[in-house]
Order: sequence, then C-alpha cells, then structure tokens
Amino acid sequence: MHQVLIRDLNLSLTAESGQCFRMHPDGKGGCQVIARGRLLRVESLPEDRYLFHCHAEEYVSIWENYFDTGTDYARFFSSVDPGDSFLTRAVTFARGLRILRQEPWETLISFIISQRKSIPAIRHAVACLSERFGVEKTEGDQVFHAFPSPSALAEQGPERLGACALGYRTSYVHRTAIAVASGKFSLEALAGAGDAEMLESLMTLPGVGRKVAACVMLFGYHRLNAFPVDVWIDRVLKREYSDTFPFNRYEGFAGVLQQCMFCYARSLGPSCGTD
DNA sequence: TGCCAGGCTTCAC
DNA sequence: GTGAAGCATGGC
Repeated sequence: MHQVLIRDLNLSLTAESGQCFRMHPDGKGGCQVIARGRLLRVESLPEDRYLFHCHAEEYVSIWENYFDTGTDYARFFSSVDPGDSFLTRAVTFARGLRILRQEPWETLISFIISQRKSIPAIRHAVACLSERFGVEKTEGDQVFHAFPSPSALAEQGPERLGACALGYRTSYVHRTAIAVASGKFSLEALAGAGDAEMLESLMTLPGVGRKVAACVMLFGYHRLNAFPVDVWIDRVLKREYSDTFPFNRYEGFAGVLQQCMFCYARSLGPSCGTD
C-alpha cells in the first residue's frame, strides 16, 4: 500500500475518457486498471489523496509515470483563451483529466479496433483478446490477463482473432501484429522519431490512418501535440470553430485540449447542446 | 428495428 | 488529389 497526494486527478473521468479500455472506475473516485502487465487498485481518499494497492517501489517505477503525475495540467488549462467559451467550458468540465502514458503496442491495437466502434464495444473486444491470448496472472486473489504480445496475436489465425467481434478489422490487427512481431516494424525505434515522421510511419501499418495514428501518438507515446479528429471532434471543429481551431496558440499540448473537448462534447450529446 | 460508433481502404473520376 | 462506397458488429 502506498498513499500519495495528487492534485488535479479525476480517475473516473480519465477512465471513461475513451483513451484507455482496461481501466474501470469503482464508483467512489477510485479505479481498477490493468496496464503494463499488472493489475492495480486505487482508492480515493479525502483531500486529493490516493491509496495505491502496491508497494512504494512499484508506484515509483510504474504508476507515477503511468498516471503522468509529473505534468502540470493546470498550466495547460490556464492558457485557454478566456474569449473561447466552448474551450473554457470543456476544460472546466474535464478538470482532473490526464493523458495516461500507455504502452504503444496496446494503444496501437486498441485504436485499430476502435474504428467505427463505440467505447463499450471496444472495451469488450480488448477484454476478449486479453482473456483469450494474453498471459494469465494473479494479483493477490484476483486473476487477470495481460494484454497479448505481438507474437501472441500474430500466431493466431484470423478466424480466432475474429471471434472477439473485430469484424473487418481482423486482418488489420493480424497483419499489424505480424509486422511488429517479425521486427519489420519497430515500435521502440519509433520512440525517437519526430512528430511528423512518427505520424507517417504509423500510417504505413494496415488499418492505421491519420486519426488512429494520432491516437497512438497521444496516448501511447505521450506526444501531447497530436490531435486526433474523430466524428465528435469533427463536429466540434465545424460547429464551434468553423474549421479554424487556433492550433498555433496551443502548440505543444493541443492534444490535451482535444481530449477535454472530446469528453465535453460527448457529455452534451451529438448536437453539442445546440438544440 | 434502425441508427450510430474515437475510420480505413479501395476505386472511380 | 478528391469523394463516395463498402465494410462487420455491438450498444442504445
């Protein structure tokens, strides 16, 4: 057990923000998350304190980084143009949201699966792949499955992968797994690339277009300037900004604001509160 | 029952 | 280079 003080952290909002699919709120401000081959429970305590159900060493070596506790999000939010009422409302709504530092591989496959799927459907597919093809582990008296490795997915036939409701994305997942498992595509080497090079490189993978690549950059490589445009953000950019969002003003962290707008827009519904 | 979902690929033009 | 069609399936 390890107790820490973390300001500006909203675990349930982060868990349901659509950036991760194996993090579940406990309904009391805490959560349970499976990531980096481990299962962790976090309890919320009064006055911005959190009880991590792990040793202090594990907190320092893994979770401190995973929850991105070292980044000053208040600085991002306070830089928002006060005259931009939509963005001001979005960052107020999303206070406590963090961009998790997830593993590139899991993020890549999760967002290939995500295309034209709802968030609950993505969760089910990711859970199914993990349960069927991931290594079984235990944490205390709880059994869980790590996210499957590239080779574990590459060696499955498409019919076995497709049993997890991947639909037409099955061959994308399979072919991408083969590319990574064979070493033909190195996610490790990509970490040293510049943003433009990383985007182009990711888009060479099957099933990875501009939007999925941006998600992998933002959520898997913590490139905070990456700005995924999905159907929700596309509606926001058109309705609120007439397709002229001031990216230059938010250079270096536009992706954090994008995630705030995504959460806020979803809370309003498809009409973005215009009806 | 019908519509929509954190889109991508393919193929005309 | 641009735009439209087609795609599998689950959730609401």
